[in-house]
Amino acid sequence: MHTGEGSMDPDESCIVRHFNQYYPLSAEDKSLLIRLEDSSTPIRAGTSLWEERDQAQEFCTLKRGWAFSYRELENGTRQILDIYLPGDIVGLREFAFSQRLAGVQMVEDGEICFFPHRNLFDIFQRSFTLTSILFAIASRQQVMLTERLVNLARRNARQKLAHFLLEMCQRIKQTQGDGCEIFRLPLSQEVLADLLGLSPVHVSRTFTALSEDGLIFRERHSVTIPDLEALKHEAGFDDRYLIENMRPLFEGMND
Amino acid sequence: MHTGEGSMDPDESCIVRHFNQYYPLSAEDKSLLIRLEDSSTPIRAGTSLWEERDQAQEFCTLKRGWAFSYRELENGTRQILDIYLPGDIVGLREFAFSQRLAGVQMVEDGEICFFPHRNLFDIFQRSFTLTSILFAIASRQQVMLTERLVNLARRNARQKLAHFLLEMCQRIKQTQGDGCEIFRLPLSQEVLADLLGLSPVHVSRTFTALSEDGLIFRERHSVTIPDLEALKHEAGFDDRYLIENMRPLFEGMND
DNA sequence: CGGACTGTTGATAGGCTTCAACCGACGTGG
DNA sequence: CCACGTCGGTTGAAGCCTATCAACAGTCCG
Repeated sequence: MHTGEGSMDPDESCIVRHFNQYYPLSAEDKSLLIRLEDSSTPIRAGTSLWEERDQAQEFCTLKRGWAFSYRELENGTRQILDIYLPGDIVGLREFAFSQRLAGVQMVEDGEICFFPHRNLFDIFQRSFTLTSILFAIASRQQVMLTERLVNLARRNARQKLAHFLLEMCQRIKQTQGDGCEIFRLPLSQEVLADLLGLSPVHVSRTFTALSEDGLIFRERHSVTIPDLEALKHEAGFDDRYLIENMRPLFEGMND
Repeated sequence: MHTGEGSMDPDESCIVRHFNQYYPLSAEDKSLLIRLEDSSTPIRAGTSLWEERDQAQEFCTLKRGWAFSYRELENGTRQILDIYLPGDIVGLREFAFSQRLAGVQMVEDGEICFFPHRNLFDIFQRSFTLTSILFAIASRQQVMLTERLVNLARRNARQKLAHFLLEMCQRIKQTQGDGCEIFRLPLSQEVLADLLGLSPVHVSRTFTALSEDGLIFRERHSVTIPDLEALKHEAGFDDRYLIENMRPLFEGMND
């Protein structure tokens, strides 16, 4: 089933890298965290980590590959809630529930690590720093959700698509370091439609419209944004909610 | 500025009541929590607690009166993100940011208590139980946000309105104990429009349509739902995300 | 009683959906 | 290596839901 390599290099771990973005970790915190990423298992594109209404006793950490969470509605449509990238914790939102409220599915082949809920309680009890970071992560997730909510409720198709591409661009830049004028986007237009609350047909039309205006170019599974500022203007994109604009975690502590 | 009555009856405190819904609190936890609700100040309908882009160094607890948070968009529209009821913590979402990402405004006259961010760190360090509850609250807030996101993205006006009314009904039932066939709803149709991503005109039409079908009745500032199940069916309302369906907080701990 | 604000109703318009046909890329098997 | 089936994407036509504009009615409060 897998390869429990307990003595993995802390700097290799993408969850450690992820947390390190918020605050520099001590060696002890790193090893506490790495326990969450023990015993990873490979998983194929298109398969589900779990489905709505399944029992929920575990979280999951994404080591490799993209995934998304979704809800299916009574009217037959599907709403995609999040896109998960390597390093993300999947299922944090359901911490307080015993049932899955959303399904999660792999976009492409990848590798994941399950760990039980109680590991989070361990963290609360053992590491003040990790607890604070987890809270910051939850805080940021909420902020990103509200940004998407605004995007879905208030913008037209052009802006929705532009906004989403900019968000992905930023997230990829964060995890991979370099720029994002061109990046890989392994999502079908059907997935984009379910994510943006549009029909696949209209996603296609919107893509070509944006291309004709020179705001984006795409081929195969990659997108290039020739002029970031122009696209941000088009989308009404506001980067206040991004990680660069978060406050230093313990700023308010000693005053 | 106001009346710091430090020796307030713990059972009077609406924030204690709020937390108690998640897990029974020890006396020590109660007093830790009540410090968050010290020195409340009255505040009038229509005034802002803060606005977008203000510096964020404090949270706020709502003791009396309704409030809502909102974002204003470049295109002149406004999206309302949350409705806050007495007992709610306002601004939790911005824990990790130094700027306000949304404004907050009172719907009616009320009473609020500010407290600095560092009080949360105190809680992380001093009370494992309160930390876990805070995490459960954050978890639940996220789940409610995703529910609203789905509502905004995937449902028509009838369902949006019906769904919102059901959500408020449940929340009021939680905080006030008794049923919710009839409840007070001090929100104008303009506010509802900004909340549901509709125009005020269409909110009006949708209200009358639902009334004509006997699904809701309204007068002045109150709504009555004659047949809860019928309305739930109409809205595609699924109560898995409600507090009753959360898991016992420490269930996963000792196995 | 007057004025402001909130809600109602009608007419028109636009953005997006749906349906349907078609195209192209890709992978499989003969 | 080519034929073929499938899946993802494109394009056109028609229709629906909701927005917008505008006029009017009702309510509240000074």
